[in-house]
Amino acid sequence: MPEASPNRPAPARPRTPKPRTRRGQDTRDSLIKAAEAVIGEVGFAAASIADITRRAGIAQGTFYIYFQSKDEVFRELVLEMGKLTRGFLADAVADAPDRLTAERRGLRAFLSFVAERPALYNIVMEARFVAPDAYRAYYTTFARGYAQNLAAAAREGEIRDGDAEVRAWALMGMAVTLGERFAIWESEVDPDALVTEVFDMLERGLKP
Amino acid sequence: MPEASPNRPAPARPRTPKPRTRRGQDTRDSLIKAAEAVIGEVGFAAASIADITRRAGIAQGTFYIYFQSKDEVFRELVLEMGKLTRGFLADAVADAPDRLTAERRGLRAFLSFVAERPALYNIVMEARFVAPDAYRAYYTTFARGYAQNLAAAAREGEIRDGDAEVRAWALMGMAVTLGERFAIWESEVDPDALVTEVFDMLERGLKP
DNA sequence: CTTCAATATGACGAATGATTCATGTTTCAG
DNA sequence: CTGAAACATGAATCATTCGTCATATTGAAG
Repeated sequence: MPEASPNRPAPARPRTPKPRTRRGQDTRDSLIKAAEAVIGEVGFAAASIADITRRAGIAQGTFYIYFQSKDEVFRELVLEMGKLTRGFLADAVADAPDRLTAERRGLRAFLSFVAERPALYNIVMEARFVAPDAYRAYYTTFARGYAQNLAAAAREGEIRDGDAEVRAWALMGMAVTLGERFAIWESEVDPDALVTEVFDMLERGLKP
Repeated sequence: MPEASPNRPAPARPRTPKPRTRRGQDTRDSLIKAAEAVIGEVGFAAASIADITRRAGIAQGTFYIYFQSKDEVFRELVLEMGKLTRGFLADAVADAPDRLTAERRGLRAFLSFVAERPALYNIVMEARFVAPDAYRAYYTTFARGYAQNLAAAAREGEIRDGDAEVRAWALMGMAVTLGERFAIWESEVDPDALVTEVFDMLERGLKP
């Protein structure tokens, strides 16, 4: 590894073309699914292409018909995770009467999501080291939407004024860590109680 | 990798003995320092023993006099990071008049620390994948102290009652993510303003 | 000034695992 | 039905790097 570039300058990805056949699409799907399982369980470094193709029930070489490298599947997975999470949260929050309720439901939904797909969650976390740009994009995209919602709510007078971006990152950070601690590690704490507790602090503050 | 064990059951570490000589201690120190720099910059996987020893100005084989494996230096680094951070924060918070002030100063200090030693911070984050037990120990130790402080403050009436453990993890999560976003990535936001903003939310709550 | 344990060296053995490739097989448009 | 494009195969390639070892060197106790 002569040049380990921390800031890879837009890898100029030529993009493996999409499958042109039903069969091809199916194979690709199997690979993605297997990759999620394997990489999510044992981590990127420990997951070999052989592991992935074996799990998918497919020959090794076939992998390279659909992805240029191990890196590329990984990125694909991060992208997918982004879409899934955003969709899931959007649904959970869709008909909330106000922003604070929406936030509460959002956190609750996030915890459920993490508990149900720990593998995908691990992949996003590991992206910080395997695909920093994808990782950043994931959180930045999230934060943007989050901040917009908070700003709008402040405008409506639903919450006090304040820096929406800072708040967005602070809230996201809470969610991420709480998810890891109470949804992935074993937890004695009931998720609903957890959310209630957190929002007591967030809504009313810590001051007596 | 036949068995990729997510839960390694206490690796039965025979422990490389400490150096018996001044020279040995110096060499070990060089290696630790080099390892922090290299691993922190390029990540665990990309960092080779050769990179580390080269940076330390020492022969490859010498590495194995002081560490049994790449994993072992890494663990050492996580441990060190834990001690450093706790010491730094303890100092920063030492003579705060009350808990809320202490929290504020703690966050501010944490942001400075991260900004000054991003490599160490990266290592702790990566520990989630390289040395899960060390990672967990790091955060659990932190959270315990944090929760005790919060519980005490609640008892004193300095803050409202509430689940100290949940609060501790929520606050830690905020700090971690804010550190990454505003202290490691480029930031337009002034750290002091950031802290003020966050504590406005934490102390008074979001409700209008 | 010996002597031996501690420390240092760097070339090398061995394993690993990503990626390629030459060779089939399947699909589907026409 | 047919042939070209897609797709599939898995053995072979190839670069990388961990960790070992046989061989020095150092330094301090006696």
